[in-house]
Amino acid sequence: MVSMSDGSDLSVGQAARRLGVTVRTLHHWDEIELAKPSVREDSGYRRYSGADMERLQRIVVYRELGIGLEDIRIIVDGSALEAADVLRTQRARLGERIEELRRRGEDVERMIDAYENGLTLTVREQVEAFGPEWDPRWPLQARERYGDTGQWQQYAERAAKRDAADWTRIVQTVSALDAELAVAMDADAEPGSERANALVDRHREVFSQYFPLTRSMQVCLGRMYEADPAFTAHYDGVRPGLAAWLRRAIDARARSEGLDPDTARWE
Amino acid sequence: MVSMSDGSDLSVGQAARRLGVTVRTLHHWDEIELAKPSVREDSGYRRYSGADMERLQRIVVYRELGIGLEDIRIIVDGSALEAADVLRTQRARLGERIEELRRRGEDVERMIDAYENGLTLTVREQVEAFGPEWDPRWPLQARERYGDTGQWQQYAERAAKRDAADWTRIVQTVSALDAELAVAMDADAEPGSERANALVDRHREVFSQYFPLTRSMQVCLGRMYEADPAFTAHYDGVRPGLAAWLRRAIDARARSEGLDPDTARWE
DNA sequence: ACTTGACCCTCACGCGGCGTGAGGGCGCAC
DNA sequence: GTGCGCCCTCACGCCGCGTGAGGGTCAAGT
Repeated sequence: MVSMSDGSDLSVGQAARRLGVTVRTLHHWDEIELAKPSVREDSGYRRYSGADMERLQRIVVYRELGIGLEDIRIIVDGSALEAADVLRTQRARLGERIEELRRRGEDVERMIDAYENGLTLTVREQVEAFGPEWDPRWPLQARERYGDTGQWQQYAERAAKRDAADWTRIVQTVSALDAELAVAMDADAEPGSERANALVDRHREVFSQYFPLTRSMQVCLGRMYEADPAFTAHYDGVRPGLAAWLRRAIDARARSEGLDPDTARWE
Repeated sequence: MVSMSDGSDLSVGQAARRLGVTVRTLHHWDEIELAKPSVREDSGYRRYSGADMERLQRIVVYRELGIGLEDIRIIVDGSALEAADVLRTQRARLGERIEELRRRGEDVERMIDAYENGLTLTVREQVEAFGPEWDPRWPLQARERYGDTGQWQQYAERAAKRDAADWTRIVQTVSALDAELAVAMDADAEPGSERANALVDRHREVFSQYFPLTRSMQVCLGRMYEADPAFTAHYDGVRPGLAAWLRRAIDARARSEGLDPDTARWE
């Protein structure tokens, strides 16, 4: 026998189990008049008839398609043509939603990449942006050292949005600054002089492309330029003695702003 | 200049415009202590500083990744490691969600197919299931005639879930019934006899695989078998005179249930 | 007749992330 | 002073129920 008239109506619990929904759900559908039991006993108990169950089953099917209850009401109460309309609308909505989530997923992926690898570029793109002496292991080493700091995080957030062209532009500003620093040192500009101070400020601006750099953080960075062989090598590669000169210039600028460079902290 | 210290703090409206969010959103983030303005004027007006704007900008970025506000709080207040964890979780969630929507989209597509074409099978599958004399235009003709009825809708809802194997099984039950009907008529079973009545009941069950068929609807169907050349051809193809015999059998069964077949309506 | 335990009932708040008023103050220009 | 555009604080609404609280009902067992 199919499911014609089994004679016995069902309680909410039984109906819910058969439909694979919760009792609360049936209560809700009753409340909003989407599907009421055809009988209420004197005790107030709901009794769902075979016809009720058919309606409920249809509702369950459409709900599984992700259709809202008001639209389901249109489908089960309205004409087949209205129903088809709702379905087509739902198809369109799903398509858009999927596309949106897909794009969002790519963005998340890029962000994770930035967190984990420091860059979202392929090695080929990196070499193109940073020049032939670029070592692709560099960003990973940076992450090992600083990966758990807030600055790395802010760096990653920005890196996630940058493509090869953006990086090329940044590299240009950085090397332009390096060159200007070298020229100033060559011209015996004194740390603390107007020219040196202006360059220190530009250094802070340029570096802030990576992450927000306060003055006291800049002072610490100056120390590192002198203390860390990798940094020293970079600046002294531009011009011997530049790392030390820049450190002194940064210290002088800090003092001119009322900051004691000897007590500066990374924050 | 970058965005260091522009001197002037912003009002909610200005901040909202720069961030591309609504004022209400900033109010909300203030309420839940996700991002409070660092200054409140005596008038109660909010003033967002440069540092506030940086925090807000970060929040906006993560919000665009679809991350919940509580998780964003973890990201912007917690360590980079916690942030990376949240991002990976979000990546996983997005993947699942996309997969879910994709499957749901396929189901909607199948349902639309069923509404519009009556079947979700390829023509090849249709011929395999329904036999070589099957005409693929048949379901479309059916939709033209009945496509705006509730029965077509219920038929479509069921058809959407059926694959080739399901249809093969249904065809078997239908032709098995046809054969039994023919045998009964051959044996001169009288309409109204126990044997004929049982077969009429089976006919209703078998037919209910398409859509719920009440007794009065069955009576109307019996009329059509006799009146519609296509139906007549089918049953008389099984055995000449079978269409008429079946109609009489259905009428007799209806009378035995207290139904007047002459006033039966399609409902 | 009473108890037990599984079921059933009706409120009513909570969730997430704001949208959308209502009702009223602030600030600047005419 | 008055008009206009900004700002403020409530507070309800959305969507589809989940999750209690507090209490009745029913069939079986003692």
